[in-house]
Amino acid sequence: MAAQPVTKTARHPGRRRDRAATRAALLDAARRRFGRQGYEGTGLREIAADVGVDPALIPRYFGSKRALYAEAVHVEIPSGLAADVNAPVPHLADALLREVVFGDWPGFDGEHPLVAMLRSAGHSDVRDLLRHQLCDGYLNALSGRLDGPDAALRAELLGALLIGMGVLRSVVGSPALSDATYEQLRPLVARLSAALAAAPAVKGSSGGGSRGGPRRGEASR
Amino acid sequence: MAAQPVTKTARHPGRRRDRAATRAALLDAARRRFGRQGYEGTGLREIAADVGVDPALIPRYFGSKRALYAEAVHVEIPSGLAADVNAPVPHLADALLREVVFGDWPGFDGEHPLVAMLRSAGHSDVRDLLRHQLCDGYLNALSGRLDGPDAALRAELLGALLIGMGVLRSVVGSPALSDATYEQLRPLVARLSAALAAAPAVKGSSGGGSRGGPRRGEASR
DNA sequence: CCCACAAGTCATCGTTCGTTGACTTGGAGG
DNA sequence: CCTCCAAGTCAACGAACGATGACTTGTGGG
Repeated sequence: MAAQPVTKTARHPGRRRDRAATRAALLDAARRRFGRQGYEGTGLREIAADVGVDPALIPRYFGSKRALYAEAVHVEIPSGLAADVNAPVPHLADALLREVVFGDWPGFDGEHPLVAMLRSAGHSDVRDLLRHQLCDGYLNALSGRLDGPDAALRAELLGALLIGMGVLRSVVGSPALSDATYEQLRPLVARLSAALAAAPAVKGSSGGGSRGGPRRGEASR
Repeated sequence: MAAQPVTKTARHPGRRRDRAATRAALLDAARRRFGRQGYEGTGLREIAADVGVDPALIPRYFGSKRALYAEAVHVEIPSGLAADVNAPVPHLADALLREVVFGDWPGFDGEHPLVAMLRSAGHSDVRDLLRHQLCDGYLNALSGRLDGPDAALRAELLGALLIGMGVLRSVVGSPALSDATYEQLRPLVARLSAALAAAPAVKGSSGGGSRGGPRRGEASR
């Protein structure tokens, strides 16, 4: 990032008169505000005040508040997931734990954008966006590595665990999970993902555990 | 039905001129609206229109919108939990699954009030209420039945799973979990809760005395 | 040096919000 | 039947909202 092509004099510290930089700063402030307060709870005047510009710039640069929100919450999931396609499920779960729960998302105050989006889940388009990003970004990649008739269901259960952990940590602030470190949580999540990776007990699924088999699960109920 | 002590003539179907009944109807409509749209996304005129009365009744009967919200989301957790104190953890997890995920909460459109409250989690007092109800109502009862140094953490992990399931089902609407039945989910949750109920495996990694260690996760930048 | 154009500001519009006070109406008691 | 009080309605308020158009100001190119 060759910082700025300063043409003449860089007198002002951050922003001189740069449309792109102002737009990016507005987008960043919008991410934070929308994530923390939800869509309806955030005013354009707040976002503009965070950046230090006039609120009228927002409808100008983004079209409308709703378009700003759509652009703010749209984040491509980096998905180190897609990289290691052949990784076993517990390794994937570990990667997801690191990324979804413990990854610091710079524009979102350290919480995962999907968790932040939950606060604005009153609108149906937010629901659609959430479902799309979650299912296509994470769950599909996960369920493809499971087998059995309810692979999708077990993948979503793992997703529910991770989403719930994010919610408890950054929304609710439950004591134990909020203070837990990654090293503390890793073996527990590994145990849970192993329990989910095992093929379903019933359903007449033949040949127990095609891939690696049940890892150390005492799956007996 | 027809349990109303009709004093003279029961001409109007539902409500004649009954302050208590109108108040209760407003509270119920408020629960539904706040749960579905969040606090900021709900207007008093909407709630009043659902009941069919004038919006001015709400500040009159409840004091303010905020007080109405506080009264609407305050629900005592029935907690068949506290009843069977000696039930083993998997049985408890099953009861929680039935109650939290599949219980139909009449005033909240079938989703758990804690999940509904997530949509208004922008305010710190909602966060406090959530944490209080969740921790004191569910997690404490759960962690008391686990042992080991991280009993609270494992209890919160189970809570995270259930909360995440509720979120995925009623907020996100992920396909597999939304269509799943209780009978489908029960064995899976049983497996997970069994994995959590087991005593923590002795992690030989941190042999040193300093608990936890100041290890900070590698902050990918 | 200066000037045109874009970046940013200002005043303001129409709407909707929560809330308030004055008014109207229904229904039970005398 | 009349009266009175509470339940409910109506109109309106000030504030905040998103959005718009006209204006001001800074800056790079000539």
